[in-house]
Amino acid sequence: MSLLEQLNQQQLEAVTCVDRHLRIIAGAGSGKTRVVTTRIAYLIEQCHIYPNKILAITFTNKAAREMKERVEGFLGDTAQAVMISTIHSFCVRLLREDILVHGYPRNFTILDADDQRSILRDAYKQLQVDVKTYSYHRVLSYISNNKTNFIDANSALARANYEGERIMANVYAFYEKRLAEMFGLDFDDLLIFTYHILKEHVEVRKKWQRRFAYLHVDEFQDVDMLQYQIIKMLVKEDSYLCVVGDPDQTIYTWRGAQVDIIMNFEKDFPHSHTVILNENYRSTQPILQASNELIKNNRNRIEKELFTRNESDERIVHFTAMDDYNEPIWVAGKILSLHHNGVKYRDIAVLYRSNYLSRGLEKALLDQHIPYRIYGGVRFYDRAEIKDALSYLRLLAPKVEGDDKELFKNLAVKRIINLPKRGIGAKTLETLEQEAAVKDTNMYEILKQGGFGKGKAKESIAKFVEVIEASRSCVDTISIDQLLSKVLEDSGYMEMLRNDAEIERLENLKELISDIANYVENNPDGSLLDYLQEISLYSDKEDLDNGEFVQLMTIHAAKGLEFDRVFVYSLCDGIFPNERSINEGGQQALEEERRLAYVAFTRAKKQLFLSDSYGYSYVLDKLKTTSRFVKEIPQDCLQEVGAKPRNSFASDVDTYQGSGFSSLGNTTDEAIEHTSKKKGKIRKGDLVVHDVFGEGIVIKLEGELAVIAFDKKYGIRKILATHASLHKK
DNA sequence: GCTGATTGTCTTTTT
DNA sequence: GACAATCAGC
Repeated sequence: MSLLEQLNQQQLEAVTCVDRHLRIIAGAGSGKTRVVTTRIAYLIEQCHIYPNKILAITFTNKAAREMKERVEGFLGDTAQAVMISTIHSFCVRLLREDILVHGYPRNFTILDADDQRSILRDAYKQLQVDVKTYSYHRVLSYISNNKTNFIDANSALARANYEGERIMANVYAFYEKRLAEMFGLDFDDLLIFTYHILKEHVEVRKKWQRRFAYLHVDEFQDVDMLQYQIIKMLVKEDSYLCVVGDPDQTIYTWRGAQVDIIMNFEKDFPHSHTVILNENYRSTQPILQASNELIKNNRNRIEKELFTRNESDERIVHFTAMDDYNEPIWVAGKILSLHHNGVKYRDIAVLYRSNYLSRGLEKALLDQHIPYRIYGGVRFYDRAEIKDALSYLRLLAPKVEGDDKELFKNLAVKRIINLPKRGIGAKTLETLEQEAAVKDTNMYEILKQGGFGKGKAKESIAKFVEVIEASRSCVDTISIDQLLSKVLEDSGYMEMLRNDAEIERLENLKELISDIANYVENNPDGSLLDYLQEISLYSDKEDLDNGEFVQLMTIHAAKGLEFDRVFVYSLCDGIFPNERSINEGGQQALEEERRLAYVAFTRAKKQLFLSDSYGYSYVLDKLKTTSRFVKEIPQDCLQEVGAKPRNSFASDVDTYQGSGFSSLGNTTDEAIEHTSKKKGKIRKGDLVVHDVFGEGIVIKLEGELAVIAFDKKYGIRKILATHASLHKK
């Protein structure tokens, strides 16, 4: 019984508890993936459960893949039949099979963030909404919040309290109408549709219930109500649900995650059993102690203390750089010296709170020739050239029964009709869209009928249609990768990139094409449609992480992963904990930020490095100080290295307003003229030199005053942009 | 009517 | 540093 040999008492209990619903509270690094994968193997090998009767829901595609690999390690090919996927992928699978009962065709389109914005753009135009007041981000989250709480556009409008809300409700209505017309589903819809189908169609629900005898849900602390309802409907009287989670690692409440669900599990599943795993096998004593002490500062929390037997006298290293230029340089230097001492790049990860922070890091790593790979950020399938290419493919997709109008093609047409430039601008596009609406068909159909557009546009449209149609006639005769090559070549898209020497984009397209070739090989029966459906859930290519790269990612993306050496970067108050988040969510948000820090720290197995920097932050619009999360770590776990501020009034400086200079100097046009002619007008972001204060950076312009961040001694000052003592560098 | 250059605004976290 | 709005020029 080698399967169970390596397990401790609690793990064994969790693996072998197969006759009841089960809740596993698994602290960070307590071997929860091992427990779940072993349990699946145990069910199949010892309890003779058919592999296809087992379902495991994970949080990310990455986690799903990893779990699958580990189950394969136990079972070999048998593992193929176990269904391991994210909840979204699972829903897509269900919908492909059963969405017909909901009146939608099986080839429904899944919309990504870009598509959503494209629809909002239309809505704003028609409803005359101002983007500046209603950012896409804000309205999309408004829509998402309503949708996941089952508030439709009408109800949202009815309950709107002020003008702004009414406007957003109207955009919401437009958005929903547009989606329905094109049989498009956004990420929320995947869950919502699944929920409705399972709830309202008993025969479908029964069918899916019968499929699974054992269900597992990982990262259960981050499940939201909608997901929970779906999961509950999949459990029948004689099947068993096993959930695994850690309330201290709840980091998705902003997306609707509810910790109550895992806390109150036994209310919904009265005869369930609970196992607590609190021995940490991952981190060393100092890392774990620091994490324990940190998370204790959360008031809203169930007491739980992890312990480890991994003794180590290696402390957590904390470095404070003088400014954000030197911080990544320190990180890069540290990585280099680790590498010289035999540490593999792939065993090092740099984690940060927000995607934009990777920029500074990237530069420093490039300078040091350290290979790295960023997860998240601008992901592979989010890249413009990839989406352009896929839009071409979408136009080639054959018609499917149940979707005569193929309005989803409008999105593709809008994206690529003028890529490469064909002299087709906004005006032409607008008339085209109107005509398509009048004729009740998609925009490409109008183009295909011929004769659309005037002058130059008319010709290039005809040529465009010709290219598309030529490729379309090959859909059944050549493979998908060949098809894409052909259409990109014929359309002039490739040529456009070559002319602009867009090496990287060309590389990416090559990669996409070889990826598709791979898909074709693995799915000989897969049609173009199948392929397009398949990839819409993937945001990133996930096959390269075995390479020799330092791994860069947000902490959210690092959830569930572990690394030998972990850097947590830019631990500055305001950046992490994130200021916006706290402003919006108060104490609760702060506690979520702290849980996020807890997740970050507990990713480290052997060594943990924390860094931050002083100096001015554009994002925060103030001088930075070390994050409170660093201060919450006991001193004896920490080893401080690097700069201390030269004086202690740094925090006073950021409120410094007056300069005494504002009334000096003249404000005539001549003076401005003088500056602008000789050295160019002073602009935001410029590096300047002041006769007295030395070097500084222009933070912003307030009329004729320039707000400039000088060295710490002088802090932030407002100085007349045209003042004689000020020079652009 | 289309294109390209310039300015301004805003950057939390994800399937 | 990405993206949208704006404007001048073709």
